Amino acid sequence: MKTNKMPCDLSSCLLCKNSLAGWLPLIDGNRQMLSFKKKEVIFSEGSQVAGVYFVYEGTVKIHKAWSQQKELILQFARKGDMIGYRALGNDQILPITATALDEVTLCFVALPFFELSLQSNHSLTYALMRFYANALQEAEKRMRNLALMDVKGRVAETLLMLQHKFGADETGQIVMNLTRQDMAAYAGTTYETFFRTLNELKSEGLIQQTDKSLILLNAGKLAMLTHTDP
Amino acid sequence: MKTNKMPCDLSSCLLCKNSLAGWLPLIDGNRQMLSFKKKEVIFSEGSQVAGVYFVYEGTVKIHKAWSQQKELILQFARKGDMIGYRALGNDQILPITATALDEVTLCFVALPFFELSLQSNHSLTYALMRFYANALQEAEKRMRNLALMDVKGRVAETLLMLQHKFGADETGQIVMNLTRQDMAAYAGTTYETFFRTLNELKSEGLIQQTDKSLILLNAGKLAMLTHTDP
DNA sequence: TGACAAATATGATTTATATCATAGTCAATT
DNA sequence: AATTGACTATGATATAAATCATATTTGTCA
Repeated sequence: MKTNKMPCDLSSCLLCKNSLAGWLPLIDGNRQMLSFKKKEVIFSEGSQVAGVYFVYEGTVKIHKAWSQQKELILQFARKGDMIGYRALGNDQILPITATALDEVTLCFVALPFFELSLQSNHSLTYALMRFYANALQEAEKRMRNLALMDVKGRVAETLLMLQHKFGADETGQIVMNLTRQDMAAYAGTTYETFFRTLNELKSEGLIQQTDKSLILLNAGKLAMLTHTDP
Repeated sequence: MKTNKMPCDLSSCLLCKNSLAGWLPLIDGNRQMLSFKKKEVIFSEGSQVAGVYFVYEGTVKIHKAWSQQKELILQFARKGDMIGYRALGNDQILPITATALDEVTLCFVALPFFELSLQSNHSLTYALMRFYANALQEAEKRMRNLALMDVKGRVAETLLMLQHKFGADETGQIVMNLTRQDMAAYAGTTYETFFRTLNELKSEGLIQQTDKSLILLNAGKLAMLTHTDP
């Protein structure tokens, strides 16, 4: 981890967007830019909460471990996304780990100042409340998927999420640099099964993969797989 | 569904506890007591949000369906619990169904008044934000459990949750009237597997069941099952 | 009080998915 | 240029858990 100066324009994160204009200079004085190298752990499950972070550059995975070597990835965070917010519950212990997937730059805001911001900006508290409400909906949808949907549906859901999150270039390739292992850990399955399912989808003409690239040829049919099992 | 008058004392729910004293008369004027019979649906997935509800009496299950006949139960709600809050996200469509498991009495607050309450009571918004943060932590923990923990661990987790939620009487019996089917749907498994796992736990001396009753003989060992798989 | 539906109980069978094993490929580092 | 380690690829095998099948018991209401 390295501290550096390269401030953002105070306009893209949840904190800045929902604070009063007069509050921005205070934010500016209370933030800190941090850099992390690929594979570096930003914070880890079980440790004390220090504050919240906003991703300025790079990709971060938010994950939860289980009995050595097994993990479920909850979220891939990118520019503009907030992380560390999961710890603002009753106990101040982080329930998740955040790991940099490439070179990552974060804007860090310590908890005391963040709490002060909540007290001083009602609309920030309201926005955060709505933010959590959406996150909860999403989490519970995924809960149901993990419990009841088959792997193929979860893989399809994962691919659609990736395309939505990372976007596609002119040729249709999803612009990302994740390993199959990480995609599998998001879908809640093993690398091998994820791999086989990709092959299956390829043979059905729903996706295309040459080398590292991944192209969704038929997002509609993929979406259908996420609705009801056949 | 039936409307009736039997007001609570305006003190036990999240809304009342976190609103200014002067706001309580307004709450009183904007609430409505509703009764539901066993198995009656209170609100269902896909419909428009009407407002939030506070359970005054009885037990409600909050569940999400999947391809006919399959469901995951997200929560059992009891006296004092709020339900319907999951819909306060960006789209105003309910992502879950709520069904009465016995005779249920609810206090209903329509959305416009609830939003007004949030605007008028900063501490209510803050409390709701924290409430969501906790719910999200819990949901993501269960996500990981559903994805990576084996059935035995999830059954143990379910039993501990039930004891915590419903309490036990002098003889140690958990005071509830749920079907095995509903417990299984909370654990994210089928009735048969849930039943077999109960037998297994019984033969290991961790629980005891005579007829309908369920007694946890060794909560410590049950909790160990929820930590790491053996 | 009897009848019918719902819930419980259990064995047998199937299946989806994880695990194991092994090899090939690529990218980084010495 | 060579070596290492991470990632990808794929077949073979094992297994946890779902599904199917069928009694039995219990509760409900007509």
